[in-house]
Amino acid sequence: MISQTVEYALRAVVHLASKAPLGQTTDQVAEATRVPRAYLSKVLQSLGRAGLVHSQRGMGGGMTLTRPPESITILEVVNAVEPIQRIRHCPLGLAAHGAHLCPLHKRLDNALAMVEEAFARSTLAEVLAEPIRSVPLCPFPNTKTRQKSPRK
Amino acid sequence: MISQTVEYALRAVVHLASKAPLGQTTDQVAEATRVPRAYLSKVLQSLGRAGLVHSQRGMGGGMTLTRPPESITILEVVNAVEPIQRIRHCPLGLAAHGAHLCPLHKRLDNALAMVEEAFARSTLAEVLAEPIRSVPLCPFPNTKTRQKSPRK
DNA sequence: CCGTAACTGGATGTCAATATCCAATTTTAG
DNA sequence: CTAAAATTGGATATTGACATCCAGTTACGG
Repeated sequence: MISQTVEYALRAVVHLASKAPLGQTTDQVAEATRVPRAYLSKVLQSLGRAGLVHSQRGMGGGMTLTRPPESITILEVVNAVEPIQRIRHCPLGLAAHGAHLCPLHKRLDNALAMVEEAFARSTLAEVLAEPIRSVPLCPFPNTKTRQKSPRK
Repeated sequence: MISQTVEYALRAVVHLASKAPLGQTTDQVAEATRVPRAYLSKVLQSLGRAGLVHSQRGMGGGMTLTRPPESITILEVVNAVEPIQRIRHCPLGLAAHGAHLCPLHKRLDNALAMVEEAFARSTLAEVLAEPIRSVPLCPFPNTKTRQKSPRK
């Protein structure tokens, strides 16, 4: 549920949020988040298809969040790359159970619901705004960052 | 976190609990829980190594819980086959962070902690005792069950 | 002691998640 | 128009989760 891919996606959007409203190239994000760049590009594509990030090709292009960090939740990011699968009916596939979950799966689904809720309550802005002793993500200054204004 | 293997393990122990203190063969458990028998045997082996179930070879043998259902939690079963991996230090592996998690991973770990706690609070007995409209697991009568007293 | 019941462990197969690489495409700068 | 900067999409490993099969072992019942 917090797969490697989800971890990467979260690091990426947090980094983008920290630079917003400026953009970052995939390589810049990869360096700052320590995510393999080739794989990160796939993850960012997913986030793009989900409408969370916007990509701009060509020189001076890169990735930007489509919305302000205050309005993007952890849950949205998670669902964009690997939706949380709630348990909607008993996995045994018994018609007899109808819409009701058996006590076991009710408990499992409750756990998923709690996680979903917790993720829905956290925005990227909150993650960044927190009074920090340890910075989110990589503290290494992104020395090669060329701060450019987003286009289009 | 609730992988297929975990799902199988939970079904198996719930079934065993429902028959306790009687034993069930792997085939009986497989039939009742609709878990592929060959794979179930591996899962049960894990549960055996974790000390949750006891296996008895030979005619009249089978699997039994080693402890009463009141004392076995969902968390124990989960941890026996696929331990919940709490986030103990920032996955970026930055020494600068020391023991503290960054705000992002603090949130992720909190979610894991909530799940862990919820699982730790549920015992097999509770799952079975719940006033039920839908029975836990498969309602098909295990017609071929030979009710035998556990040995040794 | 022999046959059958049942678990154990190893070998193997399949598939999705993870990860890499590269050619094609878009876009800007000059 | 051309070169360089970037993303896109497809092809291709690699790995671990899931699953099956079978020979070997243990144990009971007669």
